[in-house]
Amino acid sequence: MANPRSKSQVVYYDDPVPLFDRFGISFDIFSGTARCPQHADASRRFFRVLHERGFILERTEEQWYAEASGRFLPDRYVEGTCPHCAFEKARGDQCDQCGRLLDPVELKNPYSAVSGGTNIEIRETAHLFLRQSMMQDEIRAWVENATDWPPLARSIALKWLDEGLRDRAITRDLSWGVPVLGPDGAARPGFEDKVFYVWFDAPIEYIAATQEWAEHTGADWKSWWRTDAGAADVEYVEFMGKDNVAFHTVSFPVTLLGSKEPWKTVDKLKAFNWVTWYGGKFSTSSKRGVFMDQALELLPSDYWRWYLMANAPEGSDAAFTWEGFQAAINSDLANVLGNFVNRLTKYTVSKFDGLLPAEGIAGGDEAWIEAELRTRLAQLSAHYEAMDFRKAAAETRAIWAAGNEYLTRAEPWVKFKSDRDAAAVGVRTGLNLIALFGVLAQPLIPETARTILDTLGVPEANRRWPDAEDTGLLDALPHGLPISAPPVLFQKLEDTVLADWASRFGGPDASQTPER
RNA sequence: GGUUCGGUAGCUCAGCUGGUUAGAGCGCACGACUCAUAAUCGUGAGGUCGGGAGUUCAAGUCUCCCCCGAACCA
Repeated sequence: MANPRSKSQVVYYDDPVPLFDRFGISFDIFSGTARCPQHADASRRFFRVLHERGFILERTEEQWYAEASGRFLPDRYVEGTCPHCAFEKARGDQCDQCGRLLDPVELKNPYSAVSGGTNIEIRETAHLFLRQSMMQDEIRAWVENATDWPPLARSIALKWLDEGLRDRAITRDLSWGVPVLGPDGAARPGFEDKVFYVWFDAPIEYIAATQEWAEHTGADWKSWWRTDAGAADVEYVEFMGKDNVAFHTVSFPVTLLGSKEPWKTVDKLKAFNWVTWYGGKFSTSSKRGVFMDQALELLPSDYWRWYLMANAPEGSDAAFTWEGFQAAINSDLANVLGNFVNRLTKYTVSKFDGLLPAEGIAGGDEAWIEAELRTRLAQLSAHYEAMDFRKAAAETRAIWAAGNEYLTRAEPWVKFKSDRDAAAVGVRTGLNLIALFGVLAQPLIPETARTILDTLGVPEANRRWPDAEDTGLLDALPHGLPISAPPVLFQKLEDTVLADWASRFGGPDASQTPER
């Protein structure tokens, strides 16, 4: 949502794709309302259909007008003295001091939040409203039928419905956005300087972006969005922060269902809480937080990906702390996974001439790890299916730890002294576990996973997600395969380095939130 | 102000429709091992489940009140 005080966002969001790419995040298409060629038409089409169905209403209301810039000021672009508590910097829509909702025209001593100018006056202006109230029952039925949503999403949606859906303006006095056109294709009279309000047209971009993608790839976008054109079997998942839940559970569905057309609606809605900085808010100006580009200057993306997924804010807000970060990296990645790879590959090089040994027959220890994997792999897959990422990371770690336990049981370094073949079984099984760990690591730490799998020469075709019932997992690598020890996979984070970062980006001493 | 969600071992958190001695990881103590990034494996200590009242044969799990924290309020 446009805010006059956050100019830096323009720079930050300029083109995030290369940055996402460096985090190992890819998109079939990354688009946006401003860059997508199909967006304006798609938005106007929904507007037209909703208009025909009687869901659009034009109303005249009073609004502040700035003489100097010759434009109307949307509510958040006006500030002034709160009529209730006399706070002098109340925003047009709400007073930050007493928290009451305001109508901008109530403000005393108003001024433009953009220019600070006080030369503004109240004028009448027209706006278009979406009659959400007409869809109240239909949306409620739809929400109550949505069984695959987490409690957070359901409760937010039902709360809005309980309060009653209000008709809401879908136009604003801004120069940036999709112009409102009339049936003749020219600007709708009275709306020459107005555009659709972002909450109305932004979600429509999901559909427009699919159209853009289809244009590039020759695919059929309707098979993804129209249930009358093959979308009935689509599983539609949305990921978002909790602040966006209301728009996706109520507002956008009004648009889709209100059209009375067979649009595909969301099946699973994964809503996240916030990641906080030592329990407080991120803030560049107060040196609280590491942002995406800075993070990569400190450490490879896998370190961040692991921590963030293993500590995903699924149940509630999750606090980032350097101490927790250090513990997660050193224990989970360096010790449990990294050292496992290191100890086995080095041992193979020193005792088995760097060749994956073929000798020996699997016994009780191998049966143990096989049984362990059968149950754990099934659980891991179940957690991913349920999109419980925190549990998925924990289970992945538990599987790595089971590998270490297997080695303790098999103890090939002891058997080597008396029975080389018995030792060979342990080494061979261990090396195969490394390959499996590499496969399982792909969703979470893709760069490291690739390093592991490349080291063992695992072909792409064999990097697919394993079936829990697969019996060949522990003897899949070719016998005699040359093994070399890769460089240490993860560097441990030393206290001195952490102290330095804490001083640069904020640490425990910055735990107080500076402002509300 | 209203509403919603949280408050469970030192830390970060699991605990679905109430039911055997409340769990995990980290940290800590002790032990084992020595292939490995002083890594790994095992054992153990540690909690009146925010406070109070109530419902029930039985409550971390339900109801009410209070305290603390977070978010949302278009």
